[in-house]
Amino acid sequence: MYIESALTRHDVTEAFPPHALTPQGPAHEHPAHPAGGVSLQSLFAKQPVEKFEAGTAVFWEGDAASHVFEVTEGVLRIFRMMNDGRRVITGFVYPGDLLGVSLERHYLYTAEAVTPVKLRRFARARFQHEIQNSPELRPQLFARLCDEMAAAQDQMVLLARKTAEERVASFLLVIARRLGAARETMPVVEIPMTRLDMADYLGLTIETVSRIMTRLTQRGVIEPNGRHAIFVRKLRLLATLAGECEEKAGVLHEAAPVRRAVWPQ
Amino acid sequence: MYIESALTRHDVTEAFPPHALTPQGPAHEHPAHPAGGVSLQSLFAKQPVEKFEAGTAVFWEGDAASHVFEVTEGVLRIFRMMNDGRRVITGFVYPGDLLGVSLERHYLYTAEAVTPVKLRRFARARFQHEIQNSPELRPQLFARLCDEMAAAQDQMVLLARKTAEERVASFLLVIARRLGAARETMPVVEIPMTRLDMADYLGLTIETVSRIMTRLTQRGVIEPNGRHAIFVRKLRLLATLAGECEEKAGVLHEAAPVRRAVWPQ
DNA sequence: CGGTCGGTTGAAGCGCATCAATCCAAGTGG
DNA sequence: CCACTTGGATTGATGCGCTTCAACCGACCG
Repeated sequence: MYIESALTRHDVTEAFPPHALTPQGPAHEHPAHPAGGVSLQSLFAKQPVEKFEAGTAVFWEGDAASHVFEVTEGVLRIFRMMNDGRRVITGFVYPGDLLGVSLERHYLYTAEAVTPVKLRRFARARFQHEIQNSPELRPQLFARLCDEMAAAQDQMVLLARKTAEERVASFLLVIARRLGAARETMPVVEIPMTRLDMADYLGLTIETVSRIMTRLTQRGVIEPNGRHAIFVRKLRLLATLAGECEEKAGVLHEAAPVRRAVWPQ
Repeated sequence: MYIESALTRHDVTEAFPPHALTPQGPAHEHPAHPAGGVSLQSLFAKQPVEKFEAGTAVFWEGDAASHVFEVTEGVLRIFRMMNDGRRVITGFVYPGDLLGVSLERHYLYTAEAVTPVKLRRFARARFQHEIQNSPELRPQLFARLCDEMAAAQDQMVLLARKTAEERVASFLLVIARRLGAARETMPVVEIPMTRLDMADYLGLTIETVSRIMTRLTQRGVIEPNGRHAIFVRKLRLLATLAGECEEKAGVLHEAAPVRRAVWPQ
């Protein structure tokens, strides 16, 4: 159990045409730096693009942490394993996100392509150099770290105290918001990862995830559209089921905060 | 339920004489900056010290995030609440730690004194200013954030996949290491927080925490020394019970990594 | 066609939560 | 000094939510 096998390339490319997982529009957008200056994106722009097939690892937990990556297309899972094979996915990485930023000598987690992935890399030393010499890039990197920290705290709340239904609802809500489906009244939410991925991310089993998904379907909250996409039919109800705090429990677009890299410059 | 009442001052001060919760020796030491330069500690050193009694809040989730703090004495709990009162403690803050560093306008969590606490504060704008003008301080702050991120991931693993016993064992192990009890063959581990705090940190109930503690006692792994301290009798076994990965499963002093603020400078 | 893989569904079991009683240490007031 | 209170912690009995085990389905593939 807990053996994750690769999706076949065919399977994935069919389910996720390139446009779905490429940064575009206001969805999951990292702040373009004001005043047309340098951005983290533009820093990586000159590096050659590398491709990874679905199911392959970009690096492994314990590898020497030699590079920093920027994802330009596709989705990855970040996970750690316990001795006996228990797996915990600590996050998913989307286009525009950075990967491998840390102080340790070795990567603390494995990064594996969920879908076909395209990314660019920097040698760590060079990335350091670029960052430390750019008063424009530093606050951007800092902002990314803070966002990641906030997400980690949300996840801790989810794992520590939420029920299975609340966990699944929270997850669906987050990816609905991330994919920027806000503009549509009946948002289609792409779910690139497998049920096992969801389970290992939510601290549940595949069976429980599956049961909750069918229950949400039966209640008309969501409507499946193939294995890897759903329509969200009752967004407000979904938010309620997610057990969110009031201030967050608005509709989709309210949840996309205006993230500004205000400091330290 | 989940109502946290304050410890009386007497209760706490008796259980935790000042020396126990003040930074000293190699325990839980943040890196003094090399070459005798400026450190985050020294930055705060000129600020006046403020005292908070056990059980009082330094700030609340949702407050305008106006200040950044450095703890000089005592322990705090950092937590978030769900609508219905479920509480999740996302971390404990020890002397030498920073508090309230984030990009949001409002604090994302409440910070409450577990024991009597002494701390210094900076207005956020001024802290920003100091950081952005100091190529010595920036990497130190960055290092703190990375450490915090790593700790958050450990916690996610704990909450997502560990059993109750593994959670409690992990917790005891971490605070044993933090308090730097390595030098003693029979380390005394101070546990300033209540069982409820432990439960809300570990995603369990007080009853379960209590049961596990007595079970560990019966097996001779630990030996209680009052309510807020234990002797660790079988450290290796405790590490095994914690379900750690091999590379971490050494003795105490192996677990205190040499943290160097290597980048970005 | 059988084989594989991801997913769904059902039945049974278990680990932790819940509910409740009791204990203990310390504080309080007569 | 002693009854009484209070809050944290422990311990036991019971219940439930999720896991575990197992069967089965449908899509895809060699």
